[in-house]
Amino acid sequence: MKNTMGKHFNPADSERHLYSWWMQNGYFHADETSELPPYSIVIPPPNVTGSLHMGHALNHTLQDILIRFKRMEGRESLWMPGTDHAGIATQNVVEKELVDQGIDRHVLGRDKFVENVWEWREKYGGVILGQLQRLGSSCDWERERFTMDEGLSRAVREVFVRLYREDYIYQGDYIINWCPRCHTALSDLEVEYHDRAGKLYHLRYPSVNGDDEVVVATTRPETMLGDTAVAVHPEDERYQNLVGHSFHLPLTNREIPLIADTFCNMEFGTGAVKVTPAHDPNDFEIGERHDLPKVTIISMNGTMTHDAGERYEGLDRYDCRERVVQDLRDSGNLVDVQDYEHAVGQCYRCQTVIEPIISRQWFVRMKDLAKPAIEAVEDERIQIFPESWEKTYFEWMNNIRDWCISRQIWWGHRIPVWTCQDCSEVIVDVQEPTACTSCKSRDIKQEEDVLDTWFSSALWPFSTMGWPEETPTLKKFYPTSCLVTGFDILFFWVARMIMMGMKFMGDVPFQHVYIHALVRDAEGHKMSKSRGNVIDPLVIIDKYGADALRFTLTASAAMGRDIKLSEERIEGYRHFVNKIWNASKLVLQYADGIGEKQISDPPAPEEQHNRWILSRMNTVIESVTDAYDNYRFNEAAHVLYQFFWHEFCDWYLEFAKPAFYGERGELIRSETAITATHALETALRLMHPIMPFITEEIWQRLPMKVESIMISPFPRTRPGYLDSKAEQVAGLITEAVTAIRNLKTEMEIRPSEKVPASVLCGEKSVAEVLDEHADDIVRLSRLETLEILTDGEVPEGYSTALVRGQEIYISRDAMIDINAERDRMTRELEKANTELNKVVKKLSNPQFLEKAPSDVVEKNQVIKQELDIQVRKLQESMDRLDG
RNA sequence: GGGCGGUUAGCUCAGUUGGGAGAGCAUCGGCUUUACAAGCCGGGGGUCACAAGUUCGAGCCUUGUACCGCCCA
Repeated sequence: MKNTMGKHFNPADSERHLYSWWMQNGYFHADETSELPPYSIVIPPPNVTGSLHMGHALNHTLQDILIRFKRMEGRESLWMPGTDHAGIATQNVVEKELVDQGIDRHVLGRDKFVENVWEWREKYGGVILGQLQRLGSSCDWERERFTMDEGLSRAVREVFVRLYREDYIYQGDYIINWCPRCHTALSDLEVEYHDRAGKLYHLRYPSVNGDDEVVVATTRPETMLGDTAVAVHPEDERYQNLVGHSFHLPLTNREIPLIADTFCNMEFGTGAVKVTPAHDPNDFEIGERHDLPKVTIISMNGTMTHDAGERYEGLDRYDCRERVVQDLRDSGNLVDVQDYEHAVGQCYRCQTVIEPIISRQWFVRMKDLAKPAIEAVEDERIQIFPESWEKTYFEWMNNIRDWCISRQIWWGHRIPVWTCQDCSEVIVDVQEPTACTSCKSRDIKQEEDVLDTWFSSALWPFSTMGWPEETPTLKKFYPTSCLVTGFDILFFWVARMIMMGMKFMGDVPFQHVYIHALVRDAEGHKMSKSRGNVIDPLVIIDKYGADALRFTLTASAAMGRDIKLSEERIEGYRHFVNKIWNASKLVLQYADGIGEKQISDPPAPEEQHNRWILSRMNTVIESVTDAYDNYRFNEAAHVLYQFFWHEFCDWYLEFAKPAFYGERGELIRSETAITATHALETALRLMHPIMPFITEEIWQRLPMKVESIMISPFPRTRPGYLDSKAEQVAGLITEAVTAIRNLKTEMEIRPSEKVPASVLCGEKSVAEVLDEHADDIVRLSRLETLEILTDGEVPEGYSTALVRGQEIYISRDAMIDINAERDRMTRELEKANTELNKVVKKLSNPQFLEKAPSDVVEKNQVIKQELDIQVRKLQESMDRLDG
């Protein structure tokens, strides 16, 4: 075994090389004909326009951990990758590019434009997938899908047609969210609400008979031009006598009624609210209930329509607001204007303030689809982690509203509906018809709108596997095992996948949903380009390596809590990666001549330290496996960090050195080299799902028969290695070493100064262990000698440390600082006394003795005994100091 | 207005059926210790937001209060 390992692990050197080697060997590919039990995950398809951000990095790290873990556990593991065509976002990007070239898409025409988008996609669509590869993601790239692929488009049409024929899809004139910039409808979910500083205007509407008036409050005075009523709460006594009266709508010639509707909030403003059915979703519903006229005064461009009145027609909605306010002021109908902060709906793609507008759109009836999806979570065919999200899910699903699925853009799945221009027959079909099914006319026209991108995403778990064909892939890998995603798309995507899965596959799309946190900056702010606080994963990977980034994200991924990420943190974990490198370098130095069989299946060791590390390793395997299995990623990371660094490196390898050097004879040298290599190799496999690169890099230097760590079996526990005796002995040795090091520091003895020490050890079993391992203790605490006495007294003027009630003391002629020593002991004595009092109090409570379980009582009794001794010895030591 | 989450060491956070308060980073002191200074050794630092309750026993369970954050209307 050649040792060509440098001082530091260099990620840049191995990452690209290893990744392409894994690819070439086809390790990422899942075989649908395999006999192995399946495990599958579909990727949340990133937007084709996207570039990798920390949210993706976290999301994909966690998925890769699961996939690599399950693959090593012997499951046929499929990670289905792909991208989403992101209708509005992509159209915007390409449109903007064209504008930069001086081209208007309307001049270009629909077909040409769509062609342009495809070209753009060919060129840049793979960018984000390449970035995922930098992270180490072991996706089955041979199966890569795109939501606009032929196969997936077929699935979309199939679903649309079936839903239409079963009357789940309908067309209707409803109020929808309109983005005047993107020129399309948006679903309720696609509107983001942000608080904005605005004004609250109080407007006066005089009654027609001239005796009364109502004052209404609004943040959008320009919409008054479209008012068709004023509403008050039916129980509002202030207005009881006015309900049914007519009022004059200022700036117009209209008269509008005062109606009573429970929607009104009596406490808000004057209790009276203007009703604009054509431009407010709530008012729309009031309008439906009271059969009010709907006057559209704002056009799809965001300008005022003819119905707004001659004086306002053609004005932009915001310019119109100013003019309306001025006109109201002039006519004495503006009562008051207050500063007012309120939530304003904006387009989630371009941030333009959305305009509620009535238009003809396509909708999906959701109630019946939601029912089986709710049941699936209720009876735990789908489990959500952390469980607390189930409540949010139910809440939303139980109050689900119909889904507006049509979008007035060009990039997307065009709605498969054709209308005959001659006989008005509506044809809905998977295949494009060539003639009217009724009158045979060839003059048929397809619907202009495309479908919401999320419509195709909702089919992703089965459309990517070949549905509607009954493919072997579907058979093998559907339902998928787990979906890993952020909570921000729980409704957009997760809920809709469940509904579609239930409807079209008759089964859940996934068994588990793991919802992970948001990655924020060090101050807890959302990372955003405008804020300028983004940490670019690719920059981080270049600087610290993918493993360091992955480990950081994993260690931070506590369930249900956001991650505050800072570069220092990543740098810190890079140290861990490097530690693994160096520890491996040491072990490999002494692993010459060890064969694969000895590494993967060593005979049970006899030497103490070897027995100890394998016993500990056993526990670690159990914890890590359990943590991976239960999505406690951070726990897996911490257990591995703690074990590898603070047990394997800090203690075991230090114990092992004399054996490595051959100072303890050939038998022990050989057993230790084998054990160390075995332990290292096991640890590498445990860590591989989190840190694929460094673990593979080192593993390649071991004489293993399997070519890659990623296809080697995940470690399994061996109960035979559990050795509580060895763990106890190790505990005693390490405590002794720590106590002596501590003592030396306290006594201001230079670490390198080797002094003789003695231990006064009344307890025979302890004495034996210390005696047997005196060499280790002497070496690791850098003593000259360690003398073990079974009786006698600590000489005057000596300072002691306690280990399991036994006193260790170091002879030194002159103490440097008796006062400092006394202070330290006083502090320790205080601490011990506080603890002792607590335990004594507990043990003297009859209720405690009676009701607490016996093991807890026993434990406290042991604690008390230990503390008793500690207090007594400390007191004696102090007496000696003074004496 | 409704719902959810948070409050534990200077900072970031763990803490899974309630049983002697933890980690990482930071800080302070020491170190030519042939794997690692991206290191090693040691130390200091906490009325677990506040109040009441349940219990022999509460960081953990119940109720309330305060502050912070998110989602929905």
